Amino acid sequence: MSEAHLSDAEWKVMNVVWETAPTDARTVLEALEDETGWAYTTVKTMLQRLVDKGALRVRKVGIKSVYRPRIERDDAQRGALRALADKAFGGVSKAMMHMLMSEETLSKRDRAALRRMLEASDADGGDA
Amino acid sequence: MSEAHLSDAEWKVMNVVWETAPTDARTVLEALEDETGWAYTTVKTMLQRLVDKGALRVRKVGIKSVYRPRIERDDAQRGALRALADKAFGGVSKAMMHMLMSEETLSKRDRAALRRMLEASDADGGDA
DNA sequence: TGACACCTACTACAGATGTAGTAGGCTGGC
DNA sequence: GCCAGCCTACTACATCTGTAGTAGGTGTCA
Repeated sequence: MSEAHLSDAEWKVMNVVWETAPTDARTVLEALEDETGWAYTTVKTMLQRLVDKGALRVRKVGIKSVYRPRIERDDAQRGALRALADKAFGGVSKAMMHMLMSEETLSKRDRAALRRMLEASDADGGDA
Repeated sequence: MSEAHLSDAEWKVMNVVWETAPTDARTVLEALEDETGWAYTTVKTMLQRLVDKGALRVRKVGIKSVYRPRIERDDAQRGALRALADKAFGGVSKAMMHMLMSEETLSKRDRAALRRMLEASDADGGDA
């Protein structure tokens, strides 16, 4: 429910939290320091904002704050994907998939796997 | 070409411009009025911002401003897709495709078409 | 028992975004 | 010749985002 809409910086933080939860600000900072150069307080601000928008929950353990996700990574990804599909492709479409498939970062092996997925989902009941 | 990064509202405007260019503010407004309820001046502001960020070009014809895209729809879509892939999926990946493919908005027919695309791109040279 | 080192809460501030309002100019009809 | 209606340029302002800074609490080691 309610699709948190994560900003770019928030995605970076969430990605770390999903991977290290239950986690804390220091851990998140260390994971992102090289990439972002953020200050510790920047991370704290992001974490707090994520708590405020319902994407994380926080609990005090002694003096420290321990964070964990409140939304599932899958759901966030799916939400973001749909949002992009809607605004840029008029909904999830062949065109969008095609563009994705043509990305050179997909290996031949990936393509084969995708074909199998398609075949499986075809066999498996499915839609009109 | 520097990836304009279109905001949600800007996507709405660009989508209309791509479809009606060369076009003008009144046309864009009419196309978006029902969906957004925007005021005419809101549309003008969006158009001007898009000109400023290099996504549109404008030309005066008599008193009126005529707008047309300066970036291709394909490029904008591809850029947005990559940006999302990077921030939410760690790059274009099978996982992302899989999630897309599982959307119920793709018909069986679409899936078949996708399979053909994959087969075609496989046969056709391709990568490692 | 005080200096470090680390943590938290709160505040700050500029730029991007969403959404207009205002003021002033041209034009077609009466 | 003037008003209604449309257009443009400019300004406004609340939020959201990115990115901290500051002040004050605490545990620890000399």
